[in-house]
Amino acid sequence: MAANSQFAMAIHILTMLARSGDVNVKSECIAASVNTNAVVIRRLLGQLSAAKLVISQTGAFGGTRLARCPNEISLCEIYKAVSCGEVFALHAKSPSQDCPVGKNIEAVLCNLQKEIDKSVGEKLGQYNLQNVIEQIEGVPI
Amino acid sequence: MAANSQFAMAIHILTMLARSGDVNVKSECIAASVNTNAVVIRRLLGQLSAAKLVISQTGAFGGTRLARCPNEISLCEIYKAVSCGEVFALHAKSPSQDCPVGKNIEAVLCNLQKEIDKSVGEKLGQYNLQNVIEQIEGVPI
DNA sequence: ACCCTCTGTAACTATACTTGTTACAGATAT
DNA sequence: ATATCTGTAACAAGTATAGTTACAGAGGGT
Repeated sequence: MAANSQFAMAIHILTMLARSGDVNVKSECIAASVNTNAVVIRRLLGQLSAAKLVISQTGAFGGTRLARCPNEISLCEIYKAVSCGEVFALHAKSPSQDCPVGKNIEAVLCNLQKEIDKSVGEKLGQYNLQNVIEQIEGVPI
Repeated sequence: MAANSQFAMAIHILTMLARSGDVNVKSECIAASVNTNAVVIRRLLGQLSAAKLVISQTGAFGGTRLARCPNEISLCEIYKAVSCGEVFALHAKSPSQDCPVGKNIEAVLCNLQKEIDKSVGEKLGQYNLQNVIEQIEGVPI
């Protein structure tokens, strides 16, 4: 279970919140749908809250609701909120500076990485939470 | 060191091979430039060889060389060859089938995943190994 | 004032993936 | 034959995600 599924879970969470409107949803309730532990959900909600995508209330009858309308929350924002990291990683150790390729490859790869990340961001920016809800509801239950 | 840097290493390796033309390059030589162990390089070369991007020779004076011209090897092919997996993962455990969202979210996420992967592939397909070499050589050493 | 409920968070464990390393069989040119 | 190099198995180490327990603190209801 090392593969990062936080983005997928975040979309799941936000979709549930969107369908509940202004009603606070409890982490236990989301956890049951996602099929995981409530603490895992609360950790993610913490990141989404920091990104101002959701609003949480502590105490009795507390819970979480969306901070904005579903059509004002792009998937790109969600992706950045849960910081899934880059599409590919650079070398952990620096390449040899004695080799012409090693000396210059990092800059090239770094630029490529930025370009790919930008491309992913733009693609995700084409969709918002409302689109996800429509797809969910479009499928007959 | 859990972040996957195989794609970055693969580009590094292939760039070195490209600059050596028809001369076989030893895994030890590449390992020195990448700053890692030769076995790590040979494992990657195995994947690149399976994808028919390189040709390896065993025995004395063996080594590896490119199977094609650098301008005929797109970065997309390299990415697929080292199978870095998807940009984001789905839930490890299936969501609850009793919840309308849980029941349908997987299909939605799966489509999204495919679309993002396609987008990354198209972006990477805009570049080939020759472009990387030009960038490397464009930088004064 | 007290209780009950829910979030936020720390701490620890389990699991899995990537990378590093050693070792050795097999191929091949000299 | 011998030296050299690849291919690959096997294992260790490091690290990230996810699961779990526990508890402090917030806040509405009685």
